[in-house]
Amino acid sequence: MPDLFAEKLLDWYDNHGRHNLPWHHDRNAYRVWVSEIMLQQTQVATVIPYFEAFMASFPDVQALASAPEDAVLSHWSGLGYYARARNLHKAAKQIVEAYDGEFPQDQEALESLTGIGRSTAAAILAQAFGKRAAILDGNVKRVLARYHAVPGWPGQSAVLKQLWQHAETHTPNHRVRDYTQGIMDLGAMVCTRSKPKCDSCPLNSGCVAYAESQTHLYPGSKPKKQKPEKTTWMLIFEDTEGRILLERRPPSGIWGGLWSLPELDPAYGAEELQEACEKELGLVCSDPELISGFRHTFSHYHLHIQPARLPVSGNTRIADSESQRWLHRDEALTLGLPAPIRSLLTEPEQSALL
DNA sequence: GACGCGTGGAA
DNA sequence: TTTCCAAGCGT
Repeated sequence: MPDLFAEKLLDWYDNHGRHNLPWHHDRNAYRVWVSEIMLQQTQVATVIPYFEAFMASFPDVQALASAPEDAVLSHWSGLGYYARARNLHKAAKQIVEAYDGEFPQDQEALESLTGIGRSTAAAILAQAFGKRAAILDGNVKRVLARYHAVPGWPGQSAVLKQLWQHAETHTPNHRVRDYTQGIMDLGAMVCTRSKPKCDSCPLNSGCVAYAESQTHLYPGSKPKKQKPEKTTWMLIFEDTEGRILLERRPPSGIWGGLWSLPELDPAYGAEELQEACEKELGLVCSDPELISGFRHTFSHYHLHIQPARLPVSGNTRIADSESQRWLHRDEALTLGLPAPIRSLLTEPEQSALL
């Protein structure tokens, strides 16, 4: 007996799905891979311009593997989750060295590459090679949780396991590429988080949540937690030539590997800033000019950023190095910068949210 | 298994 | 304004 789920979905995809996304053109494993990494936890509309620019600079896996990491991070600036860029670059080197530049075509080998997990490996297999492989991204989770009325939050492993089971069961043996794209499109366009368009859904006749008018209950919501508040000084040191001091952040943690402004312990008061800069950083500054602080919200905490501009008259310790550089503003903006730092440098007056 | 990791859009 | 969460993965 044919799986009507897949057949109905494929028919819908032919008529209503998305067939013209940038990574659908000149489709190959490299383009599919880069798009899948960029699309992790990131919406399609956000990704498109980044994908185009990335492909123009790194058209194939060899170009990416031989590029400096800074260039890769610079292309990721503003996209977030920067470990994705570092892992992508690392995996490109692995593919060139271990696989002679040819992508492996089995699930296990793909998952051994940095940054490729179960769902991304499956997406590459299906999209690039037409092989049968089940995916389970946020869209598919929502479709399946509603269709089968799977209770609970998908962050719980028991719930996730059930959803994977359903995903495997529904994945057809033919037209896997279209099916995979189709079920994601359905989740993005019809089975949306709020106000799903059930009337025009090809799967509504078999959908349990729809039959019970309970689509809003699926998937179960994440338990909410209080976000902690953190505070930091962000220092804009400016020398007599108009150059600014940038520091490379450690490879792990927030904004890992990106360039940012030097920070100082928030325990220092504004009046202690000048002295602290000389003591801790070896920079002789005149009075700090306090810029309006603002609160930046991350996934797990709020960060109160207190910017201060400090004209530097003497420099006793810091010189350009691997992790510290004096740059003019326009040069700084070519580096891989976190979005809030980029806007702080381009429009400091508009960062005044508080 | 729980947590850390960014940003922007939608409600 | 705040919260949620979007083509997840590594530790």
